[in-house]
Amino acid sequence: MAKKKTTLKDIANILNISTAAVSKAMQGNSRISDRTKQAVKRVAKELNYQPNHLASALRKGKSNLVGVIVPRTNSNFFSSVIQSIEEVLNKNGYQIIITHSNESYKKECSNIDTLLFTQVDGIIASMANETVDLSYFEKIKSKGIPLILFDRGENDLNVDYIGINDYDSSHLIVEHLIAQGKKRIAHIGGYRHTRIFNNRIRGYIDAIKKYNLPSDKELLLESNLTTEDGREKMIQLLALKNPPDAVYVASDYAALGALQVLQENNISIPENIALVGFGNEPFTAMVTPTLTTINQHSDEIGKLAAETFLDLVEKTDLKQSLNKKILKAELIIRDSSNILK
Amino acid sequence: MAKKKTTLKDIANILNISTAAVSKAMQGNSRISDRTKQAVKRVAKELNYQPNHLASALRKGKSNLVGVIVPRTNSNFFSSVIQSIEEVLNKNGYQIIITHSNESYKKECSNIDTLLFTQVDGIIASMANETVDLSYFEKIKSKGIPLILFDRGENDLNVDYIGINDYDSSHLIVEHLIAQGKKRIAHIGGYRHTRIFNNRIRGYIDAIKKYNLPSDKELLLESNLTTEDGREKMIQLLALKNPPDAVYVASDYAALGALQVLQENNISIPENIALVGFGNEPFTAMVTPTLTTINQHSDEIGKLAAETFLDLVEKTDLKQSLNKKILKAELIIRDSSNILK
DNA sequence: TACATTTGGTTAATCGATTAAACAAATATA
DNA sequence: TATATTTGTTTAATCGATTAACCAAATGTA
Repeated sequence: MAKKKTTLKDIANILNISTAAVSKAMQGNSRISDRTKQAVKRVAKELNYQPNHLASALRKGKSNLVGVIVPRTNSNFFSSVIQSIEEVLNKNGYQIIITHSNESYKKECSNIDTLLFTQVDGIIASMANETVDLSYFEKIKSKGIPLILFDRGENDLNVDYIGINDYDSSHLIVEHLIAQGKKRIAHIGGYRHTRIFNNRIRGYIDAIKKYNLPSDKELLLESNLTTEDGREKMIQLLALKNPPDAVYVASDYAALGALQVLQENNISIPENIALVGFGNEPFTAMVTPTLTTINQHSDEIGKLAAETFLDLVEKTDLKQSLNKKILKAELIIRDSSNILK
Repeated sequence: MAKKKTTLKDIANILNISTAAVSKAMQGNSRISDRTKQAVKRVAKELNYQPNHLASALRKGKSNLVGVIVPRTNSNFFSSVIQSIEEVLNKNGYQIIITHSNESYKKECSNIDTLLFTQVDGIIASMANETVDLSYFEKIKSKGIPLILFDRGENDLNVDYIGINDYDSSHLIVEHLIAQGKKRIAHIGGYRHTRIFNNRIRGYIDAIKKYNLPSDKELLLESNLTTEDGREKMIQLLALKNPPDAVYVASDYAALGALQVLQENNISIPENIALVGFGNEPFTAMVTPTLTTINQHSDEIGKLAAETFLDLVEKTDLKQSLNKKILKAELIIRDSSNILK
């Protein structure tokens, strides 16, 4: 009972014309008569014809598929970026294939293999936390396949990149906390090998120094920034002889963990310790107290990433200049750091 | 500078053997000498050979790709299901392609087209809220492609299905609320045309009747169950002459909206109004008060869905019995409904 | 009328990997 | 020695759609 799929040949046989004619009719070729075109369309519909993508992609050397790699899908930032990538690409005849690395380097490599294997026309990716070795990304480029990175990118890799200004974001945050009267600001950051986290850390350090605040080593912690990491690091900060009066966390998820710990210890927020997250995940507006955070303009990032891809495949002229687009971030001040309201 | 991709032919030319020999060597065919095999592997590595999936899939009529359609990716339930599907399928040589319908029927249809177009070997899907017309899913079956539905499925459609017992879950919840002394229980549900929401509603109604509680029409509301919907419906419930003393919301996201409204109105939870969600999203353990909810066993659902797919493609014998697996749900009692603690 | 152009197709090669069938050489068997 | 089997490989067809090259008939042009 396994129905065989209809092919161009089936249609050709029924109409007693060549498969070439059918193929051209489908594409609206001007050398095919309207009568034939209509007949082809009618029969195609009757037989529920669906073009075999494998065959046409093989022949044309173009799949019209774009691969997207994200560290996680259950983050609003990434799913929002994906949505806007999809919107732009769909309009231009491309479909996207989403894969997620789950923050694992090994998984990321296997994702890249899957996508290359599927003969995607390009890859738009944000790197896993774990990723240090970039040779797998080089592999993409060495195949001549367009690669665009966003958010978690790398300076070293010579590819197009879309992100926000992480360094400046840290300045915004530190300055805001200082304006609230805070004097001992800690930072729960990501690992430095990831460019964005390194930039946030550099921004934090430079801002702290600029305003002559204490920059004790114990106030700067690195982690994977999961909610659990946020809990751990916050506990660590509370255990200090001289704990901070404000904590800037480089991810909303980790900030959530930190928030829980503060509440469990009955520490008043923001009076006793102010808290700032990063990413403007929806839950930051929902927790009590609402969480101050940074809006990363996910829609814009997705849109730009997709457009950059289209630029790359459209213009074949070799002297394409590298695109590094850095968006300005926006500080959203909420209750967790707003003393003066 | 666009590097041409290496093909079997390139390797064959270098070694002065036929492409057939190379192909067989790659597959470890016993009729190819070890010497040739080693030579092929060496050259393949040197040239950074990557098999052309389009070609082999076209020839073999099998892509080893499985499509997954979820309503949203930024829900922990769905991303967790995806992860466990992936785990099982990867082990068996399949890769998955994730698409999301964003709860839109139109998008869902286009996803199905994309996946069929990509020649996936099977589709595992959870339907969009909007979906009423099932003809598009019939299309999958009519192509002879295995289809497995999970969570949001349909009884009418004659396909394999994995889900939890929604009807019983409603009973668990209502009984728990009654045990807390609640007497006027409202339900913010999904639309009835979706089977799971219909089952939750039926369960709610039957349980209410069973214990002789008031079953006013105004206490039963249907919506899309977004956070915003939750807010709206909660406001509606509060505006009643005789508001409920407990609200059972068929989704954690909508429950979150309801929670916000209750807090904004300084209504004490659970004393004044108890609140129960559905899905055990991570944030339910993070909000204040923590939210009572239903654990849907996402890992198990994903695992079973993947295994069902493997069963379907493995055994070609026609008399495959239909698999409908219904898991028992678990009530997780937290602060939002726990008066007696 | 004679030649050029347009119209509406057809033929055959091609994309890259796979595989059934064929085949020559080496080895085993009787 | 004669025949059968095994080993290692090649030849050629195939998956389905696309497309360059070709061709015959119809129409246009001088």
